Amino acid sequence: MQMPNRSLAISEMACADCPIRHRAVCARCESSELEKLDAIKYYRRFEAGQTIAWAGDKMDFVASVVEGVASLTQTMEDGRRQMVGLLLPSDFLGRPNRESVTYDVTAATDVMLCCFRRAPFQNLIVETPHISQRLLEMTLDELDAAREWMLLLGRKTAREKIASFLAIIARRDASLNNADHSSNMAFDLPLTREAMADYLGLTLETVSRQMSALKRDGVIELKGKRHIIVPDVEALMDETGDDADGGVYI
Amino acid sequence: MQMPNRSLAISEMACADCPIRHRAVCARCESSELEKLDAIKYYRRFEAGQTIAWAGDKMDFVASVVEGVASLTQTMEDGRRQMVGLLLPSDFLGRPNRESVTYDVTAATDVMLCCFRRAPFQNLIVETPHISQRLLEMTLDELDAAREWMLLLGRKTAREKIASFLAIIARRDASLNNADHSSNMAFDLPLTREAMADYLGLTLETVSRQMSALKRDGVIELKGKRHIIVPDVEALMDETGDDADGGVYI
DNA sequence: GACTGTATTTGATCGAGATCAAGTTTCGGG
DNA sequence: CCCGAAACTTGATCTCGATCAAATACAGTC
Repeated sequence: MQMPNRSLAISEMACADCPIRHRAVCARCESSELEKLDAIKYYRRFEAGQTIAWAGDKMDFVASVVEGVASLTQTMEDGRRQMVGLLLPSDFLGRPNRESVTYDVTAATDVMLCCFRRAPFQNLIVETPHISQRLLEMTLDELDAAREWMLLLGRKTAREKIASFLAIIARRDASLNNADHSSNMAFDLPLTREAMADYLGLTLETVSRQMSALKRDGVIELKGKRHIIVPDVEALMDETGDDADGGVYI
Repeated sequence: MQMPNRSLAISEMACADCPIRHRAVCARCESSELEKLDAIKYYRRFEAGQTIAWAGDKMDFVASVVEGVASLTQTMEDGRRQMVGLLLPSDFLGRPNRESVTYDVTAATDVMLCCFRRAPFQNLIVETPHISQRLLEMTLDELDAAREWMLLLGRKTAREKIASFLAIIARRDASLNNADHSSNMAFDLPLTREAMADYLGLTLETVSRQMSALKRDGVIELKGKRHIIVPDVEALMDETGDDADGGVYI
């Protein structure tokens, strides 16, 4: 328990002070609309590794990710696993008008959720165009991301998959901290090698080998196992297999 | 030009007579709302193999697929291709509030689109909750489908991929023709072996080999290259790798 | 009904990534 | 400081699907 005060602070936070105020499902809300959301919201913290919900569970809330990273994972009968969603701060969790969860939801790092009770949230969607419009926009963005991900899973080599993943994390990280990512940059990996393998449709051994190869080739540097330094962002981008302009959006 | 009359008939069709009236983006509209849609709609036909739009093109309409099958495909610089969307009748094409197309859109079979001019359609979304709510629902369904697809691409074997694809087409086909799919069923493949390969993240040779293998093993029968007979739907489902209850929805 | 181009099947071989199997690093707790 | 468990790396080998290469089926056309 290193930061009880911070945790307490967040659980009493006003929407106006929220770090994801202008990116999450509430982004377009006016103050009167925020008040309605405020009335049905509560914060909830999960520790790294903890399961937030199992596929098939009823979940009586939907939520925005405030801090940390959560994953959506599908598991086949024989244990093969594929991650199908990676939720970063401001991303939305849960499907309105569907009680039960379709995928296993896991906290990849410590996670803080801003939860909305399901029933009143569904009413708000109907009443509040600013919420439903934003939700549509976010869902369309997620669909675009899913389609980039499909290209990665279906056609990229292991090396390209790793480089693409690092580029995605680097980009999201930079946009959260609005750092400039002109040439070099650094960030922490939010996933274990195993979770990266589940994301990329690889085995953890292959992930490890390709990370080592990128390091050997000077594309990345490692401080510890999780901290990545990218000395030349261009060089990383060249490894992703995407065309020069990225092809992907933030 | 085998059916000019039919084509003409459709291009003058009233929404009330439309085969996708109760499944498409207009599903929840009342008659007054349909009139507004009717005022901005026009039908457009594309032949099998024709490109509807190239990635990067401006597209001045969005549309519902009325008949036929269209695909969304991404291509890498070196020519590797991955299908990322397969649009069947009632599916929606185009992203509101985005002028340009993100993926190559191709008619896999002869396709009839019900097109809506972009600008007035965007206004309708804002004014007409029945449209935007339906659009959100359809987008969420597509996201679910994309996530099933990601599991397929990332973790399934070639044989499981083929069986899963056949099951998806069979299911959609049955739900369109509301046929019972209790035990046996039959349908036409809407894709070439090459397009199936692009869908499944395989080569066309592997697709062909696995089709032959499923035929040899009695899981499917072939009449010509494209007509599939499934003597035992259970047996096909067993080959998909999904759990008994399907795991997927319609 | 032979001719041409496209779609498909089948065969032979290769290689990227999986699998099996040890090591090594890291880190919290005694 | 040592221990044990988890996370990660590295090595050896195998396998499924890719690749290279023909052969075959088929639809439209003259």
